[in-house]
Amino acid sequence: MHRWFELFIPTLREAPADAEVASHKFLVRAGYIRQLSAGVYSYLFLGQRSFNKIIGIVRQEMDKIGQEFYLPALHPRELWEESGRWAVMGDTMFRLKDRKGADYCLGMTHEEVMTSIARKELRSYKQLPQIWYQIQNKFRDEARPKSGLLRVRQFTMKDSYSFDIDPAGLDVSYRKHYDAYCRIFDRCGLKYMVVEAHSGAMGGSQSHEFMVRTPAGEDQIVSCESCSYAANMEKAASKLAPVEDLAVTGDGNPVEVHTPGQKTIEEVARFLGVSPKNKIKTLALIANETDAKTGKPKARAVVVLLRGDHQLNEAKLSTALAGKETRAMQEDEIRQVFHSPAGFLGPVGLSNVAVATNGVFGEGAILLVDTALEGRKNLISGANKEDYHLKNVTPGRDFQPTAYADLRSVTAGEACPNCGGQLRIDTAVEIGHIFKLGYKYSQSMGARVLDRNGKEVTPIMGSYGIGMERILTAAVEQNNDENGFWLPPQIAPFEIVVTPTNVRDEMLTNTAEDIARRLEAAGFEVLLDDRDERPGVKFKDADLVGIPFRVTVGKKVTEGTVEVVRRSTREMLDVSIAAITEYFEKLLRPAR
RNA sequence: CGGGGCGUAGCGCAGCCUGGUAGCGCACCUGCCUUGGGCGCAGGGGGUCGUAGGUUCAAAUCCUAUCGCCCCGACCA
Repeated sequence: MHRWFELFIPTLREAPADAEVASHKFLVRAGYIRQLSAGVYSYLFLGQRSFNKIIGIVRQEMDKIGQEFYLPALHPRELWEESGRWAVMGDTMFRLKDRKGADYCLGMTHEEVMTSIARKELRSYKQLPQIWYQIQNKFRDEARPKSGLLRVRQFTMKDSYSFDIDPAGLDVSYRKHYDAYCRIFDRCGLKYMVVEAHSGAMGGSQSHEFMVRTPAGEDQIVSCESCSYAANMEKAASKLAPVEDLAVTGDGNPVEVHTPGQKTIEEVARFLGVSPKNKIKTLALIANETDAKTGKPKARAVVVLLRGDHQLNEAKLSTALAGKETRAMQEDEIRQVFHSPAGFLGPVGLSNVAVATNGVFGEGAILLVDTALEGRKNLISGANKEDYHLKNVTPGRDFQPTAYADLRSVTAGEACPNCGGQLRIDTAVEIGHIFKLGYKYSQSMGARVLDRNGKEVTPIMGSYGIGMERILTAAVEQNNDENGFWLPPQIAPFEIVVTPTNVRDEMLTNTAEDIARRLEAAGFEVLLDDRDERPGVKFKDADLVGIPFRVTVGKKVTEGTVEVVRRSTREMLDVSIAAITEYFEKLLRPAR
């Protein structure tokens, strides 16, 4: 039996000063975790117990669809050079040398190791599909660890990888993961949502993120109030209300208007008495790309046009640019490249605009135009001339975009692309991510199998992750009040804490012992608070440490009853001592 | 990586400006007392003041460097 008196459960009355978010404060105060270094934590008794239960659930569900491996955390440099990621990962990768001076890194993820196994061992389509998973530490030297266990440098991830003979097979593996993840998070008692995620530059791949709404999160998710549509900001779309175009001025061709000193969208719109919706927002950027012939890095001008009241979404821009990174141009660069003063830049008359052929951009400046401007007329843009703007600007007629693309961020209140309902935006934490990888690793690392026809083909892969700590953290974020938190019984370190109000009273002690023993015999996880403390201390601790039910053994034992308190609601109920086991059977068994 | 803040006892903090050899609350130990919401009384233990250098008769305090941690931003398969 677990007796509090003998255990190490170092609860704190006060949270460490540097804890900001609820889960961080409470997990430290409740004695679950202690910090060792920035973004590196030790899990103490209660934390580890809860963690083990989470791992148990994940393992059970993953075993239904895949096979558990355990891969090294220490990887040789060569492996990561094969996939090209030794260079890409930069400072986020922990790197070290062995005694001979050879380079190693600590694994941030395990695509490379898994693929290295697959390519050695998988020979035939008959061996596919495979789903391999592991529960392992990951190391990422985050630029800024924060929020307790939410963003750390060493953490535990369940990561799995699927190998299929073709995209249809990948669809099946992907679906299996989707369903397994739902079962896992349901069993962990989390309120979560599944959102479409932006799938990067590889094209055609699919990705979903499993998110838990909480202000402590660092992602923004968009969801519909009326239907099931949900996506992260990098992917979310919306239907825009139609905008009335301005009436033609003069002969309908672009015409200059004098706008002395009016540089911002708001200034110009107010000055001309029009809505920012009828204005074109022109952004000048520099993209870094690699010269196709020489392989050397080179800069490329990118001009982005948005509706005046819209905001650029950098993830979408990156997708539109096939993953290239961009930065804003400096004023002198704008002058130099476009011969225009900053603040009066516009698309009409821009020289050397790239043309796209089959989605490939030719030479010159890339002119990307947000789809919200497609089909619009008589807009107002900069005239590329100090103190002048243009009226009557019509895309497609007065300038030719290199491409139209979805480039703007959705805002709350816009219409759902599926049903037209209202969209809302919430901050959330990502607890799981499933991703159709495609051929990236199997291709670059040379995994090949023979298909039915004896032809060599590259298996298609998927990769799927769950942040194990984040399940615990999200649960705490979702279930707390000023006194502490409560976990769903399935992931709580104990399901029931039995609290005799006075251990010097033999009747109370004996009754509490008896109840604890019977509950344990019935298969419940019970913590007996046998400390010689005042009741107040024990109640405060019980409220703090995340155990969902408390049995208070006090005065009422003379009447043959004890109190059962549900931590989440503070609901209190007198239950007969004789029937206590049955009471919890009814309460907790269905959840198992 | 840019901006800001903080390092003094296990936790939370004061002292620093104006240098004089370290203090408060909680926690901890002993005894008494108390037992339905962090109880009371008495006694007690515990600190290289992040580290290194400098200024000074004297440095937690002033100067320089450095390390660590936190926050905002950038970044985030």
